[in-house]
Formats: sequence, structure tokens, C-alpha cells
Amino acid sequence: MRSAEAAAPVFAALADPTRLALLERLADGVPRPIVALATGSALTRQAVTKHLGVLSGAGLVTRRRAGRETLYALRPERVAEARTWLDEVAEQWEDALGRLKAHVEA
Amino acid sequence: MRSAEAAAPVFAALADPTRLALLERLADGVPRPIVALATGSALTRQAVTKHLGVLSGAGLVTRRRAGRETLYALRPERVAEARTWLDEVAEQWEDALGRLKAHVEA
DNA sequence: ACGACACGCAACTTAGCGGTTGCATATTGC
DNA sequence: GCAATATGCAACCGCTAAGTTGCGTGTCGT
Repeated sequence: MRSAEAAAPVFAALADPTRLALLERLADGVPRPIVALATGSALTRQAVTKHLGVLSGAGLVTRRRAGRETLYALRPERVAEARTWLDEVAEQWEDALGRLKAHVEA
Repeated sequence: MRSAEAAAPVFAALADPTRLALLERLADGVPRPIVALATGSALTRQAVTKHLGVLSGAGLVTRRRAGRETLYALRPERVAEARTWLDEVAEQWEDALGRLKAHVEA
């Protein structure tokens, strides 16, 4: 993920508190069906389904059909990619800060 | 930034490719006026102004008036906060993975 | 003082998101 | 087979975001 074009969809998926909460609940690595994720979220099952669709579309989560229920699980590679983008910006900034400091002290 | 509630606005600000591009151009630590950021972005000055307003609202950027132009500069603390949130999810997942592995091998 | 420059404010249009409701479908268990 | 469960699909409403256009204001340079 080098360009902003590639990073934006992932951040867009992370931009909703409901979706962040879903990710937090999936962060333990256990795949869960929709109903299990809908209970306690004060939302309709359909709303949760849509949010999971967004997360799946951004590659942050995987879907797998198991009988009559579909299991969703976290996909940590994409989380890592988002972190990479932020790392690059932060690193570039710290490099610039370092050069500035060196220039001032010279 | 411990809860999803606090993290979402920052990610929402990062959700737009135009805003990410603006952050990339500000990542060298040099404060720039709006016109300098608008040139080459294929957008109107007003559109860029709005995006900078969003970034400023999320605390990702600072505004400073200098004569007839307003200078925008990156504010790396917030970038670090977003990274922290992603780190927590990733860490939790890796912990879960570690436990799972230990359980399987046992 | 005056023109050019950089910007802010406000109204408007358009498109997409979050959410709900209603209905159809496949699966499980008895 | 039948009721209950878990889900998918589609239409619809309300709201906000993105972007443009038009106009007004302060500032710089000559």
C-alpha cells in the first residue's frame, strides 16, 4: 500500500464506530455468525450485515458459509497494511524533523 | 484512543484519497498555503479548503494565518494515535493466534 | 490608491451512506 | 413434513459529504 489511492478504501471501512466495534469483537480470532455480532449492538441484523459487507469489501474480514450461518473472521493483513501507510507518513515526517534539527544546529 | 468511538473520527478524516494525498504532501513538515496544495490536485480551491477543514477538525493538521495566506501543517500526534488503535487490534489478534497455536500443539 | 492575490462564507446540486422494513430462501431439529 | 432459525435481496427514507459557483474581504506590491 504505497499510494493514497490504495489506502483510502481501508480507512473508509474503518471510519464507522459500528464497524470498529465489530472489528474489536472479531479481534480474538474467533469466527462468528451475523446474529452473534448483532446481539448487543442495538442495531438490526440487516444493518450489521451491511457493515460486514463493507468490511468484507475492504478485505478486512473474510466470509465463510457454514450450514445455515455465515461466519465472519478478522483478516489481519489488511490491518497491517493500514498501519504501514501511517508508518510511512510518520517516518517521512520524522526524517524531515531530523534534517530540520540538524540544519538548525549547524 | 482506547475505544472505537474515539478512533472513528480520525479514520473518517483519513477515508478520502484527496485528504490522504494532502497529508502526504504535508508529511515533509513544511507548512503550505491552500493555493500551493490546490495546484496539481485537479480540484477547486474551495474543495481543498473543505478537505483541510475536515483534517483540521480531526486534529490531523494545524492552521495558522500568515498575512494573506493560511498555512497548514501536519500534526503527527494524531497519526500516532491512529497507529496505536491499529496496533491494539493487531496485538490482540496475535495474542489470540499465539494461544490457539499453543492449544493445538498441546 | 489600485489591481492582483489568497482566502472565507453561503447557497446549491448530486451522490452515497446508514438504517429500516418486507419478503423470499436455505438449513436445522423434531 | 414442519416450525424455527439464519440469512440474503431489494426498495425506500433521511441525512451528510463532496464539489461547484458566486460573491465579499483582507493583504501584498507597485
